Amino acid sequence: MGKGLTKRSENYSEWYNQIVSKADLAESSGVRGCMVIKPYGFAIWEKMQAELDRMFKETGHQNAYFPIFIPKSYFSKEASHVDGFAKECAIVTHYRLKNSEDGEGVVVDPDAKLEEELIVRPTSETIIWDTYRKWIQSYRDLPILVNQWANVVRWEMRTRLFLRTAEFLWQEGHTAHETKDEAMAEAEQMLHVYAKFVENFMAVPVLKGTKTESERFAGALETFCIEALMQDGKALQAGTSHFLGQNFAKAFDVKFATKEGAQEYVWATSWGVSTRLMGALIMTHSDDYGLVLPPKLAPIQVVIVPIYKTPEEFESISNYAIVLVNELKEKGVSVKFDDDDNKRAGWKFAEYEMKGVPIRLAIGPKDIDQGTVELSRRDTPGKEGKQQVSQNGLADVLCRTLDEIQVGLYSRAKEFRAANTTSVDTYEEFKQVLKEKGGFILAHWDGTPETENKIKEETKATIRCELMDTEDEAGVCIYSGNPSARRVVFAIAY
RNA sequence: CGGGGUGUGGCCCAGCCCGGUUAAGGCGCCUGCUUUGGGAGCAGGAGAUCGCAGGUUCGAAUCCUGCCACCCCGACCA
Repeated sequence: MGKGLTKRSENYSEWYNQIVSKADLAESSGVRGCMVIKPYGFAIWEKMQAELDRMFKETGHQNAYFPIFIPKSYFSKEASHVDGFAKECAIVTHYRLKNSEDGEGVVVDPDAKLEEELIVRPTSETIIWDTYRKWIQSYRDLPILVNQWANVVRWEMRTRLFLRTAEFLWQEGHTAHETKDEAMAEAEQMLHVYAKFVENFMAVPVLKGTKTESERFAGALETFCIEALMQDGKALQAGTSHFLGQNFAKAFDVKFATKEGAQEYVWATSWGVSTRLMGALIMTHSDDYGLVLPPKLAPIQVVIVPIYKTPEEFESISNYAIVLVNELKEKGVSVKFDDDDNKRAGWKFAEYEMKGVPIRLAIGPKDIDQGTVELSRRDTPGKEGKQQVSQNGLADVLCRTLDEIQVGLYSRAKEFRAANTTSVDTYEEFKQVLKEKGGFILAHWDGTPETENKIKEETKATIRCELMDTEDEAGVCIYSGNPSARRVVFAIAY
């Protein structure tokens, strides 16, 4: 057991907080609701960024950067957008400080009031569409496929590291298209990109679906989402992609000349994933010993811990370790030989377990004599995950093992999800499963916001999505008894 | 924004009710020696204007008032 780590079964949210802290991922800062992402945590985020960025470019997108400040007047141009974000905005009202009267510090200079207040972006649709108006005149200017990596601010009342912070890092793609179909296809494409990334790199299985009207992004006509299931049976929205129709084009008067010379409004999408993915990563794989990382996102994939008494022993271990390190680096494996003499082996074992390093090699004098190493897999803690392996062909064995771990974590998570997905046909059954088991619940719904709301009020469960790849199945709504064409996914969500 | 809780060396915290020597202990840190196949042991050492600002008092970590921050529980959300 990780020393001092609360067990998941005892207090799941405490366990989560401790992992974030003890694995050195992030900490809360002096600023309310804002976190410091520490180097080890940021290294994981950078790996996510690198792969996502590659996938965006592969699908034809380019990066750009728009201002963090948005004039209040821009913000108010799209009505439903304002409704969605107004309650959680940080606002810049002044541009200067001055020494306070009592000389004990600085105060806001009341003479330096801004003519127009600036909103710290909670998302960038408005500033971007104000810009796109200038970029777009003709169908020849379309499509515009732009992404930006940025920070955004949403003034949340209650925050949790990575899952909900007042400031967070994300990427937001904003595209402009000639036709509705093209924009819709883009929104769907990016959802598939997200799903592929989250499943292949994070080893987190996701459901792909569409949001109901009440869960939709403020200003969108259709919101696609990927939903993951955490180990405590709660759902986590891991990414969204929106078909914005012509709402923003109309609000910002973005028209283009068609081939025929007519003026038409542009069709839009936006899509984003955030540092919240870190929360999904932690809560999907980690165990009571600490963080568990899929190899593709692990800053350190293999750590080598020497065990020795004498300088001679250390030297012979070190000689071998250095050769192995180089061999692994050539194969693209990120490896660390921990030759720190100030920490004992046992301490290091626990530390790298807490940090989720996928493979640990321990090498002692006995191994040197026998031509072996002790290989421990983080995905199977304890003795079962340990084996003596030969130094012959070790680098290849390690590469193969990393792949196995990557695939294994995904299968395990998928099995967990399957075991925690339940179909129900009555409201009684629904409430019982929700209370005793949690997880995803597939149930018939009559399609009305009224029913959705009643269920939410009575059980706290929300409709996570209507699945994209699902077959129609006639039934009756568990709440109203009215006809339903297909099941939707309910869960308690983060 | 409502309800509850907590602020004391880098971290965890005792002390606070009932004011009064040098603010105790553990982790970590520094030095030395001994250790080393699952978070080492011993000895010595450094490190604190007790969240901030007022007030009461001969005297405040302790009592009073105000403020700030953080955590937990609710309403809102990626």
